Amino acid sequence: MIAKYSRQRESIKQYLDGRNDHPTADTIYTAMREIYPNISLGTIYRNLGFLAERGEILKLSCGDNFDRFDGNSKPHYHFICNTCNQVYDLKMESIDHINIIANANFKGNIQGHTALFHGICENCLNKKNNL
Amino acid sequence: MIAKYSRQRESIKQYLDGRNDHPTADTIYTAMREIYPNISLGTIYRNLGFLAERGEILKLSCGDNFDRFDGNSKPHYHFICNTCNQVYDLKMESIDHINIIANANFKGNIQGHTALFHGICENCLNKKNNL
DNA sequence: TTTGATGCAAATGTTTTGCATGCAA
DNA sequence: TTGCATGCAAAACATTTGCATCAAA
Repeated sequence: MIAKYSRQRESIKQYLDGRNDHPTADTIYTAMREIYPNISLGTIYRNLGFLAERGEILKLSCGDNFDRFDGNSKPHYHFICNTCNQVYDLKMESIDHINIIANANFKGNIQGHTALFHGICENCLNKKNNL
Repeated sequence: MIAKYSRQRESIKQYLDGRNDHPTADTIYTAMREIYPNISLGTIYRNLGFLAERGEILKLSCGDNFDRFDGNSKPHYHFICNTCNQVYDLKMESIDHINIIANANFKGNIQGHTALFHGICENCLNKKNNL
């Protein structure tokens, strides 16, 4: 199946590339409706799935009940704030050595990992201190 | 709100304590129906939520579209097989130092993390090699 | 008795899918 | 023209919730 150009898909890609929060499908849908008033959720989901499958975007499971999407497809780590539930990218050194630690007592073959950090974000820390 | 005893809840707890796979709510429901033919999914979910809230069991998000539950409530790591999607417990040294690495360039406060390893499990490796 | 727990069914919220039509190549 | 992509609506799915009834304390 050869991909065919579509303005909608292009806009979704650009929208994700232009931000570093991690919007849900519904947020993306709302944003896209301002450009294409008749765009459907089906189109949103189809394109997000398509882009994620091609590795152009990342699909994140953050333990919420919904997926989030990340325009930065390079492997990296995420942080979710316990207070506001906002998801942030983390800039950090590689921790790939944890694969070796995990494999030490394991009889299968560990190829990779995902990790999600949690705590309190800068914004929420500040709010707390200014009370 | 003071908890009141219920046979159903007790059975769910025991069922989870007796296994180290990580069943979904639906799997637990099916198993419980053999003991209580009229038990409802609502009761399953209510009790799983209750037990997870009390910290007696763990609720896992493995990137599937459904939750899994773990009778082992002590913090530990999981592995999901790329091939059969089975989830295993990992016995491994602490990797809590990754919180410090993650916090190095982060202005918020990192309190913890979850990590999920993936690759090929022993069973699937063996199947592959015996072809 | 009081109040939390249950079974049942309906509702919710997210994501997927079928189908006729539209549009890229 | 061909066939992938779209919009629309319905369906699928896991999970939650309202309510009358049941049972623990």
